[in-house]
Formats: sequence, C-alpha cells, structure tokens
Amino acid sequence: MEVKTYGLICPITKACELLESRWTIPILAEIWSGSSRFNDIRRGVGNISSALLSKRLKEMQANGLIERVDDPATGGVEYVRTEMAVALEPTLNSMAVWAQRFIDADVAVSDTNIAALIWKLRRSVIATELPQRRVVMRFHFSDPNLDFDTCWLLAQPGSEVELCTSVPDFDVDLFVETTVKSISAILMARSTVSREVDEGRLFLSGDARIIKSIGKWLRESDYADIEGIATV
Amino acid sequence: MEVKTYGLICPITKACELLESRWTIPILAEIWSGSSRFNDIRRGVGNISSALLSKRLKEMQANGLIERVDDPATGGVEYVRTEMAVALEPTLNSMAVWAQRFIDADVAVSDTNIAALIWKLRRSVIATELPQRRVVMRFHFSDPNLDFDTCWLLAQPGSEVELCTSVPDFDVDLFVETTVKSISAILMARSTVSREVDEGRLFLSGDARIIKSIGKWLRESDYADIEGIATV
DNA sequence: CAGTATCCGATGCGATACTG
DNA sequence: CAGTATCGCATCGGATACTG
Repeated sequence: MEVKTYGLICPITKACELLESRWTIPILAEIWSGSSRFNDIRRGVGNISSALLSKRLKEMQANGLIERVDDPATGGVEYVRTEMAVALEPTLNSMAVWAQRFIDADVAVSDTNIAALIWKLRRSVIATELPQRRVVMRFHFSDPNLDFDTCWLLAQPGSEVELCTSVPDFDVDLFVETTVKSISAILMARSTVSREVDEGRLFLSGDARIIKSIGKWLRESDYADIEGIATV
Repeated sequence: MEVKTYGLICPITKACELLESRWTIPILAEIWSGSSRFNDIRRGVGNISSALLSKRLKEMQANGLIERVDDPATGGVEYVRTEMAVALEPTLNSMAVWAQRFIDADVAVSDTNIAALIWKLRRSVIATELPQRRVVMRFHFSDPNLDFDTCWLLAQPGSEVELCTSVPDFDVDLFVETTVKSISAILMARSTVSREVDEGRLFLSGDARIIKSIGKWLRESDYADIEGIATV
C-alpha cells in the first residue's frame, strides 16, 4: 500500500500510519498468539483473503514489524515478530484492557466470525487438564444461517488439539449445544460457562468428569480479571 | 461509517474497530493538545475536509469517545473528551514512545503538512519566556512548491500567540530561515535548534536576546528524552 | 503449503461550493 | 463559526480461480 501519511508533527500519528491499515493489528495479534504460518494466520484472523494477507505481510515486513524466515526443518515459511513488534505488545495490551473496560459487552461479542471463533476455541483448550486419553468434543451452534454449525475438537496426550469440521471417526465424550454469542462471551470474559448454563444458553452432556472440570481445561481469557468489565 | 467489524474474539481488535478509521486518532490527539473548536481541530490535523471531520466527530460521539457541548459563554460548540477517551491516553502515549524509538527519523519527519506544522509551531512557543512586550517572529521556508512559504508568529503578554500568513503591520524581531524538514525534526525531537544551525539548515537573525534564549521559549517535544530515539 | 493473478464493486475520502 | 451538499475518482479489499 502506498502509505497515506497524515503529515503531522505527532509520533502517535506516525505510529498510526504504520498500524492502522485494515488487518495489520489483528495479524500482529495472531502472530503473538502463536501462529507463524501463512495459513494459520489466515485462519486466525478469519475473513482475510490470501491475496490481501500476502500484501499486508509484505508491507509489515517493509515497515519492520515482522520477519519472513524460511524454516529449513519443515521446508515452510514462518512469520516472526521483530524487536519492534515485541516492543509494541505492552501498548496493545493496555489497549485491550481499555477495550474490556469501555466497550459495551453487546458490541464486543457481536458479529463473531465462526471460523475464527472455533480456531480460538481450539487454542483455549488446555489438553493437559483433560483426561490423559483421546478426548473428543462436539460443539453445535444453533444460530441460523451459519456457514457451518458443528465442529469437533480432538485432544490427545502429547499432541496439539485438533479441529475438525467433519465428523471424526471417534465417539464423542462431550456434547456442547450453544450459540456463537455464548461462546464468544465466554472467551471474551464477558460471561462464564456457569452463567451461560444457568441462563439456558449453553448445554453440556456426556462425560461427567469432563463437564465438571471445564473450569480447568477451558482457558480463561487473559483479560478476565479486569475491573469494571461489562458482561452480556 | 458503517463500522466494518473483524468478527474476532480479541479485545485489541475490538479497540481497532473504534479507532482505526482514518483521522480518528489524530483528531483525538488534537483534542488532547488543547483544541476543542471545530475549526481549531481542523487546522490542527491539517488536511481533513470539513465534511469528513464533521462525519468523524459524529461517529466518535456515537462510539463514546467525545462529547459535543454548546458553550453558552461564546455561543460556539466544543468537543470534549469523555472518560473513555481520557482512559486511552496512557495507551496512546506509550504508542508515541514506541514510535519515537522504532520509527526511522527520516520517515518520521518527512511529508509534513506545512499548515499543521505552523499550527504546531504556534503552540510550541512559550510566550512567558519571551521578552514581555510584543514579539514578532517571521519564519520562511525555502522548500520548493509550498502552498505558502512564510508565516509570522505574534506573541504579546497576556494573550495567546497569534499565527498570521500575511504580513503583519509590525516590525519583525526574529527572522528564521529554514526548511519544513528542519522545523519538523526539531519539533519531533529528532534534532535540535543548535544542531540544525550547525549543519547550516537553520538561520536565525534579529534580536540577539531572543535568539540566545530560543532554548527556553521554544517548547521541547514531550518525547524529547526517550532513550534510543533516532535523529535525522 | 504459500502464495499470484484478476476482476470488480463499494466507498472512503478529497475537492469544491454553499449556508445560517 | 460550524457545519451541509454534492461529485467523482481512486483504491481498498472481498471473491474467485489458479500455481509451483
């Protein structure tokens, strides 16, 4: 992108010139969350086209925010943060705290992209807190007009949690029946599992031990303990 | 603007949805710097059309960032920060520090809008540090193709510094001959007056006392003492 | 897996002119 | 002073298809 400058004598504004083009900060945040491969980043930010992602990554490289490195081990390409991007983390974290305090809960949990939601959900499962065997969880979202409404998470000791959008060949240990908004609210710390269950927006069935320990294996939002946070 | 959401489970990204549309943060920064009137804000951010400024101010109001109040004293309209916007200040200040450390000096001081520059210059003059009489300063910029190349600052005890772009009816006490880039670098703390003078990019003539005390009456950038700041 | 290549529609935004 | 009204172009970016 031909950077459209503001031409102001103001460092904040200069930072904006690097950061405010659409998707730049979500991409940074996704890389911080652990993604480094092109398609992981793409899935994490949900809606971006590969053409645009490619373009943005190049710009961010040119601006010194990320580095593109070939990974000889896997033969793939990795995108990693530069020192400059690492140094920005505290700033964006304080922005996150601000958002949690001041942005209305209904605004914050609306319009969620389901593809990004389940990708985030996958990362929110702490496999080591589950029974140390294969655990299969099925999530069904009752919202109308979704691109898809069911996904499965497979946790196995010693490997990453796997996300499937087609029926896996295993028995399901936990059934979750809910809505996109409820899961969004939980993952954004704007509600809790027990609250959604109590209000009849989330139903759990299956392995009782897994249900009982959901508070342990479902990761809390990093921003769960901010004071003054608004709930749905 | 129909807010284009990202649909992600991420507070940072939610903040971006409110903040990243063009001009929003520069407007906020300008209000922090002391402007509250429509046309002051407009001049402060330099290039925005009144139509777009009007639109942005409405959106920012709707998002809870600013309040529009009628000032019965003057009959005018004032735009003031809400608590939400005040709470964002530390975040944006840390972004400014980041920009000063990591954005290359040449990038930071290029493309300066001259209208915004002289408006900022006006605010950088500390009138109480000047001789307590009328002081007239003439700035001439030798850059080619400027919309205008000369401006005058009038300081008088007890009133705000005035900015003129046409010849005032007073004798000039201080002549400044320089470039947009040099003044930009000084106001952005990417250089100093003495350095620009030494390098032959800034010439001062006129009242010797005023020249000698320029370090006192020309305000330092708020971000002057950041470590690792790059100079031009 | 990690991108390119094209297409095209929406709209952001700058420019200009006008108003109470 | 504090905006509206209108216009029109550039371009942003989403969709889709294709590639080594």
